[in-house]
Amino acid sequence: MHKNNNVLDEKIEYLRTMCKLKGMRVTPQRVEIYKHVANSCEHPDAETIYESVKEKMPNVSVDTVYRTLASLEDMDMIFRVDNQLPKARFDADKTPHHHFLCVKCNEVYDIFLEPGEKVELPKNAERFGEIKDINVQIRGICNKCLQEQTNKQN
Amino acid sequence: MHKNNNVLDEKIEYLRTMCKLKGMRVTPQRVEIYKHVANSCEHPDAETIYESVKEKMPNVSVDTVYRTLASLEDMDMIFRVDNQLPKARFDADKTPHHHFLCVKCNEVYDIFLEPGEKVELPKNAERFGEIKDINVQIRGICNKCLQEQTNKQN
DNA sequence: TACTTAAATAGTAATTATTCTTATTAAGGA
DNA sequence: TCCTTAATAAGAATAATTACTATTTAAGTA
Repeated sequence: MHKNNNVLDEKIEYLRTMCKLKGMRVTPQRVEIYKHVANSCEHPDAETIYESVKEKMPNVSVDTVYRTLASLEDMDMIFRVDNQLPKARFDADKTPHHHFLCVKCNEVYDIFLEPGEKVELPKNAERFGEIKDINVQIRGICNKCLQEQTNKQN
Repeated sequence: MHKNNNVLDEKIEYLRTMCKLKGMRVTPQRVEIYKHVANSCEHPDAETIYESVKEKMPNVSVDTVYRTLASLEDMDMIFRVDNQLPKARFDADKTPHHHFLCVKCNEVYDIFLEPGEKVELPKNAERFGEIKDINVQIRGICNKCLQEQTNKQN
């Protein structure tokens, strides 16, 4: 599930560039936290990121994780995945894509568009203001959970 | 912004029917809480609903509001509006529609589809499991906030 | 390279939304 | 009207996130 190191290095270079652009310091905490989100396909929550970062940086504080995630979000480097759960989850993938949320296990799956496919805005959407982004969430029961249901019945 | 009383009465009748169907009691608290959500276009949060219900029922407890909202959600009578804010917001409108969320003032606007218009599922969506519902959130800056920005500049 | 300074951090306390606990009340069937 | 048990009020508890403050450190400058 991990992206190869070249891609990751590029992403960190991007973080450095963006930080400099915004007059923000490139701290090892920021690098480590961003690295974790950028390298994960699991749409991790703050706690998961904190636990993971703590392995390399035992003194990192929860506050730093939350603060950094907020900064990265401000810089448009990561995004919050809409979910109806108490824990916010994050995504560093800027390729336009949607999400399938399993209502049973809460797993989030990326839905990438086929080549040529594009998201259609409802015609009335523009009437309300200036659109920044569109977000499609599909809720349902994922294959893994459906399988488990079937297994229990037999 | 309030729906007329006939529509509201119908909705409450619907609540009675659904409660009976599910073997649940029709308590005045439930009626009042549902009435507030069904009668509002503002996608209120639990606290707002609590404050409003308290005017008629001063002894109602927060817990009852949360519990009732959860029951109504279980019955598919109300829905949670995806937002990236700490407070959950609710919607009793079952007509298929989307939402425009203002990132400045956090107002939620309903986007109804034009006749004949329909939501298009991404082709890959079905690959992940059984779809229950699709939810389109459009984030941006609403006209009111855009106007205020312009006013400040002059 | 060392010095300086403000931005960022660690550690911890505080806050906010929501949920749980328990004794009490009341809906609705008999 | 009575009985049963689901639902409630009140307040305590929890979970996620944010705020506070003393300390550290990134990075610009001499």
